[in-house]
Amino acid sequence: MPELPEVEVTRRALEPLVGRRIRAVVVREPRLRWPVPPELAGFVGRRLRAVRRRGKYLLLDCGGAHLILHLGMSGSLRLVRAGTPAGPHEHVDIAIAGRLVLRLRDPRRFGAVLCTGGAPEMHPLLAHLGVEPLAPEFDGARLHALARGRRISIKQLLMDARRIAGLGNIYASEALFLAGIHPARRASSLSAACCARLARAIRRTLRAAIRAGGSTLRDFVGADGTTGCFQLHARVYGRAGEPCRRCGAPIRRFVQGQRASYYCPRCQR
DNA sequence: CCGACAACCTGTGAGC
DNA sequence: TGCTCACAGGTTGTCG
Repeated sequence: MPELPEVEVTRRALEPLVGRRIRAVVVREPRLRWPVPPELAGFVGRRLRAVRRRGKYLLLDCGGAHLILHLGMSGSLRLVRAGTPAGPHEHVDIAIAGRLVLRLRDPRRFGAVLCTGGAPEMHPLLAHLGVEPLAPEFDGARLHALARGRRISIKQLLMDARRIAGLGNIYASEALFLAGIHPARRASSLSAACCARLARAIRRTLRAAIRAGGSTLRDFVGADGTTGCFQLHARVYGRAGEPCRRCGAPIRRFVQGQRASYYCPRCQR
């Protein structure tokens, strides 16, 4: 379920580990989106300096060298106590001083665990990521500039990580509803005022989702993993046929760029 | 530049 | 109950 807010909530949950050393790395299944590199073993003994996020990537700064984590479609991280037996699809453990284990579970194995000795933003997967939607420089003007001259639909622009990093299918849909913009609208057709409204809607949607997930942070350590974290009161996503929460018209679903899109035909133009 | 499509995987829920 | 099918929150790469 991970889009930017879920990754950010996870990042915050890992912050208390900063300052501790990595005691061991266990890879039970290296076949993720890309093979888990054997160089991971070289992180044993390193101290965790910071936990950052770039788009949907988690960056564990180990003093120069970085671990790069991506949760893909179905990945999640949990902190468990050392000695906890691994369940199905729990592919990678990063054992931390203090009898804790950072455990990656990823049934579909679309996630990734990678590492780099250089600057993580230079890593090929991160080098071409676009603007952070929660960074101060992301505003209506920036969005308007990104959309100028683009013939693609606004929803596909929002989900293009090379332009805006971290927006996925759910939050793109929800933000477009909040801004009253039809997902199939040509990006270049949005006025500056429209872009300002949309940029605000994006930030508001992401912040609300982070807040909702953040309230369950306490459950992160030692939870059974099935706690309904990250619950979102979806206004359109996954609600085809159900009444719009604002006007009552039935929510519609259509396929756009291979992904399901949901919108209210009356509220979104 | 753009859209369409396939690929990587497994789990789940709907319908029969 | 058990089977089959459609579909799922991400990303990369190819083709026309």
